[in-house]
Amino acid sequence: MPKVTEEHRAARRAQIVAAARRCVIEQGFHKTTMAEVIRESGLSAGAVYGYFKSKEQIVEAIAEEALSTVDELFGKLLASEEPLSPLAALEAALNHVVSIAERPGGDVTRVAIQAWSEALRNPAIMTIAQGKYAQVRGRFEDVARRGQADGTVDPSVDPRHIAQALFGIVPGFLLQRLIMGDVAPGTYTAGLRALLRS
Amino acid sequence: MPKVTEEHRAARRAQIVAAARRCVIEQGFHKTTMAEVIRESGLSAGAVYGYFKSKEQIVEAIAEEALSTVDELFGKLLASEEPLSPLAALEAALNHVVSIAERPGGDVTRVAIQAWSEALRNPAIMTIAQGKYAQVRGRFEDVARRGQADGTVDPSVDPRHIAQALFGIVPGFLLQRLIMGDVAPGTYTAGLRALLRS
Amino acid sequence: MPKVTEEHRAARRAQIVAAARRCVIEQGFHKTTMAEVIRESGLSAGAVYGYFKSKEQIVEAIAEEALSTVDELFGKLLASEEPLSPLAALEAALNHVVSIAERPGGDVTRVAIQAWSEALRNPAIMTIAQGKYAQVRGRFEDVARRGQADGTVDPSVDPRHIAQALFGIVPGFLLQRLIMGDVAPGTYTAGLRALLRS
Amino acid sequence: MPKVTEEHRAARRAQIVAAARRCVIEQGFHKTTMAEVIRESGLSAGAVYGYFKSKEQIVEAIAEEALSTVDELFGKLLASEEPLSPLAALEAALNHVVSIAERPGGDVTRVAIQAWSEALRNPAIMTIAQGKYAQVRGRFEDVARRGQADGTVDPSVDPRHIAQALFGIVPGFLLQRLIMGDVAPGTYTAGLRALLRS
DNA sequence: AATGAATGAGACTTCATTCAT
DNA sequence: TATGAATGAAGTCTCATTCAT
Repeated sequence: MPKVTEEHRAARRAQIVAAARRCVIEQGFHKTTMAEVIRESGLSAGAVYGYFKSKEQIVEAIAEEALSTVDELFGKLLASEEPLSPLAALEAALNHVVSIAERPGGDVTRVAIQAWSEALRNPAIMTIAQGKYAQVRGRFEDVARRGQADGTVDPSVDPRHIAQALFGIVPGFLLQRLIMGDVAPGTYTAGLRALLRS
Repeated sequence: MPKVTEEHRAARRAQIVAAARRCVIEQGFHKTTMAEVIRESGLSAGAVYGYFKSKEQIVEAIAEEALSTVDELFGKLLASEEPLSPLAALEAALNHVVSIAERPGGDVTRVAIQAWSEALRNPAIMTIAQGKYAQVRGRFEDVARRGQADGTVDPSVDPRHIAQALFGIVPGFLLQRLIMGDVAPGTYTAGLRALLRS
Repeated sequence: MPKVTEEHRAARRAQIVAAARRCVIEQGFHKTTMAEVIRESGLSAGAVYGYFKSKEQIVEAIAEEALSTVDELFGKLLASEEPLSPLAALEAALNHVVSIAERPGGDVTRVAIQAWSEALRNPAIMTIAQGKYAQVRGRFEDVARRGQADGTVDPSVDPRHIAQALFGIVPGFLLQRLIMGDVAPGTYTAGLRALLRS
Repeated sequence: MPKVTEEHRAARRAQIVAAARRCVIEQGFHKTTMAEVIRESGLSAGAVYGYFKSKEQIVEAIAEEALSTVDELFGKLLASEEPLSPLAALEAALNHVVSIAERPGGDVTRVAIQAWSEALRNPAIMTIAQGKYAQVRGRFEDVARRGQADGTVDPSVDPRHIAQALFGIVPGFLLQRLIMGDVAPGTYTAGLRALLRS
C-alpha cells in the first residue's frame, strides 16, 4: 500500500519542484511567489503545503537540486577506466555545465548562481553547498593525485590546492556563460592551456 | 544652491549606500527592508527617498559599487611599467579580492555574488555587470597579448580566450573563499601552476 | 468552482462596495482610506484586495453605482404607457433624486457629486458618466419628441436641446438639495413653470 | 511702510493661488501636492507656508475664488437699468459661465465642481458655497419679483422657488459643458423655452 | 485528502509641514 | 525673511500561510 502512495508523493513533489524551478529561473528565489508556484504546478495551495512546509523548503529543494548537478559529473568520468588528466576532467566539467544548462526544464545553472548568494544568509543552503563542493573538490583531488603519480602534475604541490584551482575554474565559466554569453568549453580550456605553456 | 549642497548630497548618498551595504551583506538584497536601511542610515524615510527614488535604485547603486571594485585592480597593476605576466596579473587579482573583502565597511564580495544572481533578472544590473566584466577582460586581454609578444604565452591562441580563462578564475576563488573559507591567493595560484608542469 | 462561489463573490463585492460607499459619503473618495473600508467591510485587507485590484477600482465601482441610479428612472417612467409630458418627466426625475437620496445605505447623491469632480481627472469615470448621461438625455429626447408630436412642445426646436435643458435641471436640484437643503420637487417644478408662463 | 508690504503680500498670495489653481484644474484638490504648488509658484516651501498656514487654506482660497465668480454676474447685469426678464438673466448667467471658463489662467468652472464635492466634507467650503449661492439666488429672486410686477411671471408662485429653479439651471449647464462638451447658452435656453409652449 | 478564500503582518513609498541655517 | 532638506505618520498593497468546508 505505501508503495503507490510513496511514488505518488514523490511525483507530486517533483511536480512542485519543477514548477518552482521554472519560476525561479525566470524571477529568482525572492521574486517568485507561492501563488505563482501554485498556479504553475497546477495544484492547490493546500496541496502544495501538504508536500512542503514552507516556501523556504521549496527553495532549499531547488537549491539542492541545482547544486547536485555536480554529482553526475564524476559518475560519468570515473566510469571509464582510462587515465584522466586534470585538464581533461576540467573540460568534462565545463561540457557538463553546458549540457545541464541546455536541458529541457530550464537552465539550472541560473538556479546555481542564486544558490550561491542565498547560501550567504541561509545556513541550510550553505551546508548543502559546502557538502556538494567538498565532494567535487575531493574528486578533483583524486584526479590531481593520479596526475602526480603519472608524473604529469607537479608532485610538490598540495593536491588539495590543485583541486581548489581546478574546481574554481568552473564558476567563472558558468558565470561568463550567463552574463557575457560568449564562452565555450573548447576555447575556454584552450585559453587556459595557453597560460600554462611557458 | 549653496556650495555645501553638492558635497552634502554626495555625503548623504554615501551614508545611505553604506547603511544599505551593511544590511545587504548580512541579509541580501531582498531580505533587506527599507525600514532597516533607514534606521541604519540614521536618516528619516523621507530623507532617504530624497536621495534614491526607490529601493531598486539603492540596490543598483550597491550592486554597481560592488561590481566596480574591479576598476581599481588594473589601475594599480598598470601603474607599474614592469612587464606583467598573466599569472602575475591573476595573482594580483586574487589578492585584490582578499583585500576588498577585508576592508572596513563590510565584505563587498558578498554583494558581488548577489549582483551576479540579481543580474539574471534585473536588466540594469545585468548591463552594469556586462560593462564592468567586458572591461576587465579587455585588460586581461592586453596582458595576454603582451605575454604573446614576450613569447611567454602561446601565440596561437586567441587572446580573448586567454582573457576569458584568466578572468574566469577569479569568481571561483571568490566563491570558494565565501562558501568554503579555505582558499588563499598564493596556494591557489600554486595549484594552478602545478597543472602546467608536464 | 462550487456553486456557492458565484453568488458568494457577488455578495462579497456588494459588501465591500457598501462599506466603501458609507465611507465615501462621509469623507469623499480621497479622504476615505483603505484601512477604513477594510474595517467597515468586516473583511481583511487581503480579502478586499481579492475582490478589487486597487482602491481606484473600488472608487470606480462606487462612482458607477452612483451614476447608474439614473438607469432606474426611465425604467419606471416608461413602464406606464400614458403620455409623458416633459415637465412630468422632469418632476419624476426630481422625485427620483429625493427617493434615492433617502434610501437606506446612505445618500448616493453625495457620491454622484464626487463622481462629477472625479470624472474631470479620471478617464474611466468620465467615460461612465458620459455613457450614463448620454443615455438619460436620449430618454429625455424621446419625451421631447413625443411632446412635439402632441403639439405640447415647440416643434421648431431641436429635441436634443430640449433634452439638454431637461436633463440639466436635475444637477442643480441635487446640488441645492445637498448644499442649501431647502428645495423640494413640487415647489421646484412650480418655480420652473412660473418662468414659462409668459 | 505697510502699504508696499501689504501689496507685496497680496501679490504673493495671488501668485500662490494662481499656481495652485493651475494644479487643481488638472488634478483636483487631493491629487495636487504641495510640492507641485510650490514648484509651480516659483517660491520656496517656507515662503508658501508664510502666506498660507496649510494646504487646506490654499484649497479654501481657491474654492472661494471659484465660487466667487458668481459675484461678477449680477454686477454686470444690474448695472444696466433695463428691465431684466428671468430668462434673460439666465441666459446672461450661462454666458457668464462660458466666459469665465475660457478666461486665461484656466477653466475655473472645473474648480467649482470640485468645490461642490469638497463642500460636503469641509465645513469652511460649505459655508462659502452657501453664502455665495444664497446671494445669487437672492438676486434671481429680485429678478423674479420684477417679472411678477411686470406681469411676465406668474405672481402666484413663491419668488424664492422661482429663484431656486433659475439658479438651478446653471449647474446642469456647467456640468454638461465639462462632461458632455456639447452645450451652448443659446441653444440651451432655446431648449428650455420650447418646454413652455402649450 | 483537497480546496482556495481568507488572513494580517509588514513591505514600500508619499507628502504636508517644520526649522536650522 | 527666505530656503529647502529633513521629518515621520500614514497610506496602499502584497503574499506566505491557514483552515473551514
